[in-house]
Amino acid sequence: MYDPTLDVCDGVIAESMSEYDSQDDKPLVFRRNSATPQQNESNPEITIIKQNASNVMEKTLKEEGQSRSNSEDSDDDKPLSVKLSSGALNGNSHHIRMGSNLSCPSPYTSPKPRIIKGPEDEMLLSSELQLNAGASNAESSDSDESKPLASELEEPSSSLNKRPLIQPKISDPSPSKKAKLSEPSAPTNRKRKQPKAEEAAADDDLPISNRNKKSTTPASKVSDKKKRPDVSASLNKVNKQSNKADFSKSLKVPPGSGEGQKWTTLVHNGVIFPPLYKPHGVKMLYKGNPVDLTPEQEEVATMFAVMLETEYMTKPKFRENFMSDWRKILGEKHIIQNLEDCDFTPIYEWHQREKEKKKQMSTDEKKAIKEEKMKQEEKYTWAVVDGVKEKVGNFRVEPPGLFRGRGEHPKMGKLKKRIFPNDITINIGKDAPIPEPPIPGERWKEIRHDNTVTWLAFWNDPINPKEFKYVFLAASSSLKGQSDKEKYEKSRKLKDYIEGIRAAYTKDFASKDSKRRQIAVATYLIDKLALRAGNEKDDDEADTVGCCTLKVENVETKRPNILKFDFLGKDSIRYQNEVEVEPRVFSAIEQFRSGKEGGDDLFDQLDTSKLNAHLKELMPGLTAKVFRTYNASITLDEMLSRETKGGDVAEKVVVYQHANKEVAIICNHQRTVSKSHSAQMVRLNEKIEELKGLLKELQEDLTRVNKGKPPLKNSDGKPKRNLNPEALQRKIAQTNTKIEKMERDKETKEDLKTVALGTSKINYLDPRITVAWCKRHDVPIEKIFNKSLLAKFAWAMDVDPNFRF
DNA sequence: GAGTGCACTTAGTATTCCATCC
DNA sequence: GGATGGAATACTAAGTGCACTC
Repeated sequence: MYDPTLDVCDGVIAESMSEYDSQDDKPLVFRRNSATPQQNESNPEITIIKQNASNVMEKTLKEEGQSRSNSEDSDDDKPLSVKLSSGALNGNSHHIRMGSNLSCPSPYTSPKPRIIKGPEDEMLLSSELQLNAGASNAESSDSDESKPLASELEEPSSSLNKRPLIQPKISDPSPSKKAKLSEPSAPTNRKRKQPKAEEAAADDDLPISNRNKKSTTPASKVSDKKKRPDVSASLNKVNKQSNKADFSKSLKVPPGSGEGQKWTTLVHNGVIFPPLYKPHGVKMLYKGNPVDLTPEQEEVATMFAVMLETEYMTKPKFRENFMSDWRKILGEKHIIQNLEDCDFTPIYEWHQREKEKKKQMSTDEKKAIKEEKMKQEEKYTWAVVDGVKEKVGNFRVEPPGLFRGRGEHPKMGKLKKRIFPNDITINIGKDAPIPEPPIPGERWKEIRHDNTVTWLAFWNDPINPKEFKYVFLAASSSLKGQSDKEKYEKSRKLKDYIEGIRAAYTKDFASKDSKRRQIAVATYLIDKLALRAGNEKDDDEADTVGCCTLKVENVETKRPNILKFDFLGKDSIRYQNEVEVEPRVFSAIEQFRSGKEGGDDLFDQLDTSKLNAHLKELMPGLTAKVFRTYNASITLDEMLSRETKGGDVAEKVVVYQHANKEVAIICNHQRTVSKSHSAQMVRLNEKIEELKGLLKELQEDLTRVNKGKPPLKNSDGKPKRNLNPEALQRKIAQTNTKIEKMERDKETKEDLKTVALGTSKINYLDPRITVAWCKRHDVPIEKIFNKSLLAKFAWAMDVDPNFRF
């Protein structure tokens, strides 16, 4: 396993220290806010060009449910009367008034549920493409190497599945006009992973993890018995024909030709591995004496040593888990028996010196290293999907290290072992050359040719072997773009159902069926507070909750109708919020709490499956998470529309940032306050004071000059240049502008110190809202989206300027 | 209906890049 | 050309939800 002589793994220059850079955990500051406005949409006709290795096909799809005209918008413009408290941005908990203004004719007015016979309740089932089980092993793919890249597979068929649904508010276009591809609900009901089941059947019906030996054999045999053609060379054929424009950002293609099928041809070079460990030989101390460690023992000790300055060191669980795993490597009889007697400082100091050396390298040296690294990695950075070159997202296998779970994770500190090729399953086109494992003598665990999934490779998470780590295409790929677009289309569709849904759950607040009452209240909270669904969690995960898993102790009731939330959500981020709710919601919560202990489930008859099953009866494909996207996007749309008054580009950008911030607050997207925040504020204040001093001086000079006197001397006692009154006035104006800008910057900095704006921009805000707004208001899109977002949202760039969510 | 496997999205933090200032 | 700080990017943990089995 350890080869001290090797500091290059598949050409990557070993940077052993880079794997151990320290990370700090800092406490967070919390705040909440909420707003839930509504808006409507337009209906762009979408031109989709499908391109693969052999052809370019163009088809125009009328997007399902998109033929609604802007004139319909007005019907939806019914604000939910969500009152924000003034403490919103000061780290205070919030007091949000909800519901009381929502009586008729509000979104809570009684629904008129109807059975729909139109296409809304068509639940499309896709028949899965048959994968040739025989072809799924490497033998057959090997023999197929000479085949062209694009192989044709069977087209999927569809069938119907009907449910009673709440009628969407608008009348939908005729079923015949609907394109399956853009029907967001369709895939949700499809039969899943049939090819995989067949493949699994061919593979003994065993879980992947148990199929290791059996499945590894064929692939491994292949790489032994026959020398593969150079994958890179093969890809380069495509590459030569592809220039930058071939990257998917230029496409408007829905990838895959069927519901379950994601691609037809897939070619890639596999993954790149971190360099093998290079021992440094620096000895740590045990009871004050230097200790000899094997490279393997030293590697794990170094992982710990480089974290000495992090907060993990103060966590007993982290230390305990580390020691437990390290002891397995040290062996029972090793001199090191107790972590408290260990002194890792020599290794820590060595690491600091290495970091410093790296920092001190000249720009040219750094550049040369970077270029070399890029050269070595280049072939792993892209894949060819249906003849189109696409960026790969995470082509680097995760290096070994100590697990840095968030919050009070019971597994923090455990050793994340090194991943080797025989841990990795590769997914690749049947006719594509299988990449050679980059570590000599190693074989891939398994080769698959599953075109119903988008991953290129996966391995079992060493911390939780039941789970997987996947290698996917980058966010800019067509596959990701299509899926993103479908997500926003689905949440946009919720707008047509939301009134009925709100009316339905409002009615159920008083239902005699307690399960129904719990579903109603949970849906209300998810809708109004953008709470996450809250799946059940195992004991070996951090103790966090979402809506369905809220505990009694997480929601306090304050009469007459205030709910006080306090819990740890995803990533152990604290959610604190005080909300005024509908009296019936308040009563229901009081009832759910009664007779229970603090640690008991608030919604004891509910879980996410039951909740989502219920939501699907109201709208095809509706799940709890759709509400978050819907509320985020509609808030942005509404705020941009309401608050853009004109002014220059900078002022409009401020309007956008303000709306973005509101969404981030609604979604509780937080970040830690940067270490240098207070120092930066001090500096800003100093600069402002300095400018104010200058301003005062200039004003005095102006008064003197107006009286025909010379200006005051400067701080050195030397005479200043005698400026004319106009020049002085100009300087005064400039200084004033500078001060104003700095004051604004200071305010914004303070305001946003704990709010993460990026998360909502990347995941929740329909980019078409942004693009259309930019077009309507002559704001260059680059002012809002950086390079990555422009690539990720390439599919949204052609949106009609009149688009509304 | 509970439990689980699997595939994917969402999330915060660390690191790197790059512009600006001195 | 070094320091600084904000933006961009990389990394990987932690969620959601569907399909399937029992």
